Amino acid sequence: MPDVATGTRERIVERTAELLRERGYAGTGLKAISIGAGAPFGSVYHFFPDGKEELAAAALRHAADGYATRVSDVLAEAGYDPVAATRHAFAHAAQVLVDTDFADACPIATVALEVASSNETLRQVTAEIFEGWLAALDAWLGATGLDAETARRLSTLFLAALEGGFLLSRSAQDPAPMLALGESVADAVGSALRDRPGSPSAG
Amino acid sequence: MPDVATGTRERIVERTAELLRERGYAGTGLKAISIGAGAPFGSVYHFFPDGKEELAAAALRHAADGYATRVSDVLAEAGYDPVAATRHAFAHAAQVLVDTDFADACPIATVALEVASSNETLRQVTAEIFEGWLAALDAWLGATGLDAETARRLSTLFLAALEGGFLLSRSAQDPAPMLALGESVADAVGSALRDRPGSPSAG
DNA sequence: GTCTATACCCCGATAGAC
DNA sequence: GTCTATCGGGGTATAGAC
Repeated sequence: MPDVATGTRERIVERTAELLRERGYAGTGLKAISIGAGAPFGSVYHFFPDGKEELAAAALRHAADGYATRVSDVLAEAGYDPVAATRHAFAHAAQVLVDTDFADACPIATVALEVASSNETLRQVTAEIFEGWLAALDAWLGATGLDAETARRLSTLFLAALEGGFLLSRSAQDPAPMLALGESVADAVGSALRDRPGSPSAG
Repeated sequence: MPDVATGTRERIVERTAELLRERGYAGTGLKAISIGAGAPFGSVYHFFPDGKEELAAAALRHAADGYATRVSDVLAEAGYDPVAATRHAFAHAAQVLVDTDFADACPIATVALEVASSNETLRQVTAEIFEGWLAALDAWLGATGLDAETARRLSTLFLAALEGGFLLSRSAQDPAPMLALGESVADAVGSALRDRPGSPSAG
């Protein structure tokens, strides 16, 4: 039964994801979550008996799925040219930042840095999410005929640049870093495609 | 010079920087700081009357200066070839991560993401720090004859990739992303140097 | 299952003895 | 200047009424 009328659990998860993205793990309280979700405090422990860590894990995975879909859609919008799609994706991310006062960025990164050295459970959750995103980018790039190793190198550059762009653009409140990174990553993608075996060579 | 006679203030600042790097702003308590610094709790407010925010700002600036020096030294180690120096810097960062169980990364990024949408004072501090780093990279790249615009584009790529590399490598507990990024950024630097006006052209 | 009240702890901050 | 005690508030987590 698709919950068009969103259930309490879903509201809690989505509000948690939002707060984690903007304030991080330590900065997000369960009381703020329940209030923001319009749910009684006890509902948090009803749906997530293991408490904050379990809820955060669910919220991170939920947000990661949504974000992957979003990026995938944006990449598809630009058609079949990976260079143009890359530029488009970074430009889109920059525009979303501007439109949301630099709040709507990666839903995982803040928490990932926070927990990397202090919470093994959540660290593994963030690692699985990033690996899932990289694998999706691998597949997208692999469809153009790039070998797996090159695809992974470009996927890593794509994701790291996007994350670094969120960091620099949010901190400076300026979309310029994200836009510049789009150019650089698009160049790298184009360069790799030109170096493909069987590709028309310039040399 | 061993820190036999380091002052209380300095110990507090350095311990704060370390905790901010590993646990973030909300996750770092003043009590943990004073205990870790071997200083009485009251000393924190003696040296930083405006409390946690003032102390964090001082710690971030202190750590940023130290980190800039470290990166500058690593870049210089590799001699005058910016491509080799770039690869060396990323490889060095990867090695430091491995040697410290993925704890010793950027001292600013975790806090920068945490406060970007929730603490305007500290957001500005992180913005000034990143801009200072970018300006230093601009100068380093500009010495090779690159124009200012290209230099800034590469500086942004260098810093964003380094930050993205810290994120991905710490989360995965794997130096591979950071190493792969070193290759990609070195390629971009090399490509820009070949495109310089007056540079021997391949076409 | 929904919701309230509360236990217990740590937070940032302050007062004041020494 | 150093250090301790404590305040008010928020944190997570739990007990139990309904």
